[in-house]
Amino acid sequence: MSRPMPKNFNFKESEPRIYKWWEENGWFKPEVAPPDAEPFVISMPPPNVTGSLHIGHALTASVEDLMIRYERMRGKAALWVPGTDHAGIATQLMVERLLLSEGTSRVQVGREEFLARTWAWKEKYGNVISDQHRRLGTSCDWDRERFTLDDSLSKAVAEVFVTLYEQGLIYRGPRLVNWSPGLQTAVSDLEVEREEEQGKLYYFKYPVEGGEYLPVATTRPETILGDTAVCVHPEDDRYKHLIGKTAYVPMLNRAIPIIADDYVDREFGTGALKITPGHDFNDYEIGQRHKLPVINILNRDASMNEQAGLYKGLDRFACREKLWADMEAAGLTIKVADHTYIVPRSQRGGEVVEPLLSTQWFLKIQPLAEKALAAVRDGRIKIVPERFEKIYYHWLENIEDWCISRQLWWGHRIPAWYGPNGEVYVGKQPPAGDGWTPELDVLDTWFSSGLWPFSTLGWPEQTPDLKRFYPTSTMETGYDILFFWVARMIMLGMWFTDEAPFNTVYLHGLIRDKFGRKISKTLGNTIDPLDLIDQFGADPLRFTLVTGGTPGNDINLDTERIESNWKFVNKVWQMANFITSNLDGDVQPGLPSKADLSLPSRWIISRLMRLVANVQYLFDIYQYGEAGRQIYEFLWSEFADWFIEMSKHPLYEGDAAAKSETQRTLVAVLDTALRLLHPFMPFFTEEIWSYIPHDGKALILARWPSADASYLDDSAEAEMNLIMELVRAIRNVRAEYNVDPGRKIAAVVAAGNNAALLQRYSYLFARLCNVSEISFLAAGAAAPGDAASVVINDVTAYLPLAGLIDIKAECERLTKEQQKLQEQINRSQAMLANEQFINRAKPDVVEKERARLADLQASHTQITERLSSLCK
RNA sequence: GGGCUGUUAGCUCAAUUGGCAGAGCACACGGUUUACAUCCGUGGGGUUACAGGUUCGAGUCCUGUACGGCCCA
Repeated sequence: MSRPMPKNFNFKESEPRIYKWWEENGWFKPEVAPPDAEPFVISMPPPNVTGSLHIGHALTASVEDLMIRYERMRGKAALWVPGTDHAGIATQLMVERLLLSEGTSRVQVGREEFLARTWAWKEKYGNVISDQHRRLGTSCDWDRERFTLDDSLSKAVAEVFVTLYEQGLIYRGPRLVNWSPGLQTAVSDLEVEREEEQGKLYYFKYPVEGGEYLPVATTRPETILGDTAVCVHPEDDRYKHLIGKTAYVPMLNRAIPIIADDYVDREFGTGALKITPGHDFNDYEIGQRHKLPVINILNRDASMNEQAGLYKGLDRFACREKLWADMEAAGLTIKVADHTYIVPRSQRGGEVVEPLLSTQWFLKIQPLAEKALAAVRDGRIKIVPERFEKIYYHWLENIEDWCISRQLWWGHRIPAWYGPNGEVYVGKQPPAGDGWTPELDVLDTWFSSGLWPFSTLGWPEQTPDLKRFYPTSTMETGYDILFFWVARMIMLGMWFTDEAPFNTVYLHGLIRDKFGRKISKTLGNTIDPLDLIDQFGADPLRFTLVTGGTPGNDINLDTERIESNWKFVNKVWQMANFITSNLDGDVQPGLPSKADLSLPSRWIISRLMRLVANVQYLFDIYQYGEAGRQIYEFLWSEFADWFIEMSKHPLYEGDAAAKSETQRTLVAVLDTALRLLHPFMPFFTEEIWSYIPHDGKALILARWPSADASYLDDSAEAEMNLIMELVRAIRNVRAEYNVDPGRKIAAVVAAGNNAALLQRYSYLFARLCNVSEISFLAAGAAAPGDAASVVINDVTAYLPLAGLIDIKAECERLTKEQQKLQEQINRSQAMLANEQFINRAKPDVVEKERARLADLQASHTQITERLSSLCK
């Protein structure tokens, strides 16, 4: 006997309870599978340890949990490794903000105290995001949760750094880097965003020896102070004569050469280019070619240094104005024009990044990139959707050395020490002897997250987990971090483990608001997943995120869809409620044997098997969204709308055998559908499953369904289609004639070849379209006159609707029907008359078309007959 | 400048190797049928951005155009 179900799914009560139950039973652990089970492993992209769950995390978690639950149900040893990232810059900024609010600062409290405060912050807020993940239902193994600054992961970082250094792939030296004045650290190329902005182009005169002037244009006048040459095109007749002469830096009067290089674009500006190797990447290269000195005019905070002469101490933008004003006074300016140009801004702080000469640590990346390229090229790693492979290739083929040092405090310290005589020592342990000072810089956060798939499993130790679960299986993440993270994991994974860290990269899109706008706090269009969970539960949110789009494409999230899917949850709940309240005694789980099945059961099980096969196919090609939509359609539009309605007859009025067969079918279909749905919406499916007869402890551990082709039943589907079409047509007529929905009507049926079928299942019409009385028209007998008629194939049903039928209107209706049929027949006939179609289309397509035409023609004949007898 | 991607119903999105364009929401009409009004039934709504091409057949493949978006330089 099944327990009575509550009227509704109370997600607020159920979700935490079910989650706890799963977790306490250890069902999130790979050890629930037999020791010899094939592993399936996902490393969760580690969110920032102090962050909170946003809608993007929710998408990541929904897709990955779907993958993990699916593979777990398939019997694999499913391991989902959760964890968090120390997120150097982001976290440091947060704590700095905190200190600021206390009236102090990072520099004031000092490095040691600052780190202590940051750890305290991490302890306080580090669990927030994990707890939020739990609310989504993520079935990851929390016992294996990792943090990038954990001892064992830090060891991995040191191991990797030292090894790369010993291999000659890490070097330190002065180079032009992207400098973030706000954060006061170098950042990598990837952390700089370039955007077109409205600015000014400043035209001015460069004084040349002998009293001439060379007109030059720049977008950043303050860099004039760092110029070490002026450059013109070698074939520019305007300036040719100046090549080799000396120019004088405005306001500083520093002498610099006028050089020639065909890099110069004669069309841009004045056609003469000032060269500032210390503060421009292109100029730096030209400077190298011409052996120009490099002058650094900026301090770390982007104020001017002593090289700027009397402008020393001014902020770069203040300097720009003052210098320009002074030049104007000196008669050196020409004009200022509006100009659109590309401004490099810090991805994190948003301030303008300055190219700045500084000593940094770099990773020579090309050898690693080559291995990473090969892994994807030869198919050891597959990227889904495939188009991202090209993007991946292009990036890795043009990759430049990676600046891995950061002038931050929060992160992995670079394991290097400087000796008293300027020597550099790199090692896992500090060097012996006195007088060594440790490197102060830390590593780019992505350096440690690049090791994530193996560092979380214990590498470099050969731990049992590493042996069993590495390489991992699928890397699922957003395409926005393909370069930042995925490519680097592949490079470092290939280099250090000699294996692809995962065999599949599945990239999802970004979530945008319903208008397609990027989600941002300043726009005020943020979507808080926790709010949505509070409102609708985790299941509808998850289902919406997974079914709302297609792989690799952005999702414009309309939160109304979550409400719709919440209704779907309720709908399935009500189906279960109906089924469980119509069971009596013990119902054996599993499908009844075929011999015992009624037509509706044969039909719904056949449909179910097609669904299972489709879902399997779609999962195999990563089309989870479409799979989810199909399950939804099946449950609502076929199972609930038709089968459950039809089942009421055997349940309420049938004999014991019919009743039991129907009960078993209801339970079996629901059971299978719940299994299919579980990876999408784990909570309510688990809850429902506990109310229906089932074998096994929990749905989370239940076997993933496989399609049993022996239950596919074309004739049952064809027969049910006929019945359903008749029902629809009758409903249709009833609506058109405004027949009171409660009014029972009669039907006289000319059943053609389907007399036995319709006779046997006449009860369906009573239930589905309130036709309580069906009589069959003997062959050759006259049809009732004062009746509406519906025609499906060779079946005509006459509905005598005394007083409602206007013969003229009925004739018009039928004529319209007839015309429609004729159009379709013409179309179909044209198709079948086309020899090319017959010869070249697949045989089953042709066959289908022939059958369709036969049905259309049968309907047409029926209607024509009716018209001729009724409408003269 | 190069590459990628999108444009399908009023809105948000689907459409398994090419085979009669669908769903949710919104809209209109009708419903106290003992699972569900968080529901049921019926209906309206489309030149699949545009122009060509390939094909028996194109939303789907190819070329070009327009307008978005993203990535790289």
